[in-house]
Amino acid sequence: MSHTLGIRQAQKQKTRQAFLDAALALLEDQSLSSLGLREVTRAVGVAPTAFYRHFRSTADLGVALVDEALGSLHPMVRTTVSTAGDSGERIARAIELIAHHVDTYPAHVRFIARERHGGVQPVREAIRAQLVRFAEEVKAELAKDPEAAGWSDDDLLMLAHLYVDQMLITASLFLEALESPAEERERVTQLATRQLWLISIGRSHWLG
Amino acid sequence: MSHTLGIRQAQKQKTRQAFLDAALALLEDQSLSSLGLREVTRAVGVAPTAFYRHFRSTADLGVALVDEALGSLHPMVRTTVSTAGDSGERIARAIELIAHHVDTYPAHVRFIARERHGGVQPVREAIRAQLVRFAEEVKAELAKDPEAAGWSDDDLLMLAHLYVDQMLITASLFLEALESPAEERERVTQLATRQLWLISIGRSHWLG
DNA sequence: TCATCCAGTTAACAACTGTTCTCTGGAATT
DNA sequence: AATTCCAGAGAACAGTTGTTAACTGGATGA
Repeated sequence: MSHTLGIRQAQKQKTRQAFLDAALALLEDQSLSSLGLREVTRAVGVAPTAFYRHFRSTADLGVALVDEALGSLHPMVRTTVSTAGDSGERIARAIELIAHHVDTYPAHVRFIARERHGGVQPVREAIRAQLVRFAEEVKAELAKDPEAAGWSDDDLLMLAHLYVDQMLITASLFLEALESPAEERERVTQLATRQLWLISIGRSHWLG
Repeated sequence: MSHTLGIRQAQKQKTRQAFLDAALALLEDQSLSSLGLREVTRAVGVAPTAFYRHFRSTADLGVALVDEALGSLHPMVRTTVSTAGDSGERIARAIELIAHHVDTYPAHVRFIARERHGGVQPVREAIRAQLVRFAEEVKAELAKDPEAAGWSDDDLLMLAHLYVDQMLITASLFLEALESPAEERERVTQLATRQLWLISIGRSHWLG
């Protein structure tokens, strides 16, 4: 199924990736709606007009960044939710995974948090669509759990959205604490753990 | 204590308010980091240089907008949390209040949601500071409740932050559904109600 | 009444923006 | 070997941006 790309296609993808990387770096201290096309090409070291060979606009680039940041995250979420163990272990493992992901891809996380409610509509919609997918996947995993017996589909999806939002809030907190001392990062871990713990208590007493 | 402003000061405040209003309108479909100084003065109908009589920069204007959007909200939050009645009534009343606030000040809510993680650091910090205040106030109200007996300060603050974040999530959902049919708005109400309900269940079983 | 103050104006600046059209040189196809 | 293709370059466009300096004229306070 895999086909070795020609020299031409390979070089094009390389340049395209350079655009994505440069944009992500530039977006560390500004929003997508203020990101200029020339600004990006300058950072890549390429002529302004080359931009159009890859994207229609910076909004288009933004949508591509959403796919890069969230597209490859679905397997991780599925396995995280479906991990075995008691509630405490699962919560600790989930938060650990979030913290690690923020450490590894801080710029991606920042981009998603920033543009989720940002000024560029197509990007907002792309993020929303991905988060809806996450919620549906989490719901599917939750449904497998024996604890979900007696739960309606609506309630499962409600809980799934709560988890997804909480995941984003936690990621955002870890991001803010990226340059902070270990003590502060530990504080965030404790906070997120107890919040998830409280939700899990609410979950186990939902019926009756 | 109140002193009638001179004609001069009164006119200045009027212009200043015109800047805030115009900026808020322009920020409906862009982020603060892309808001131009000239863009705002053009909307107000005033010379570009007049801007500097009121603000150092658009970031400065943004901080002023944070105060306008959140500064006057504290009394409302306090009374909402401390309202009498059983859990169900309090939750319904809180969500009703949020929905009404989003209807009344949609631009303010959009601004806060957008710039909370936006590209302008001073504005992010101003919002964060206000949200911390909200959490502390909610915590103080929660502490009065007999249900809070046996809770540590840390746990109360943890719960307060959970409530504040949930409030923002709900407000953002209502905002997205502003132009939607009543059916969709009802869906949001149902979702937010059950999420708050689950949290309140977790709260009541937190100890033991 | 007269001098001071100051919100807003006017003009000008270099620097920047997105987009168009034309061109080039090497890869891809025949 | 000859032809087509196409990622990127180059130049030019009309508009825009933030910031400066020097100004005007009505409100203010002595």
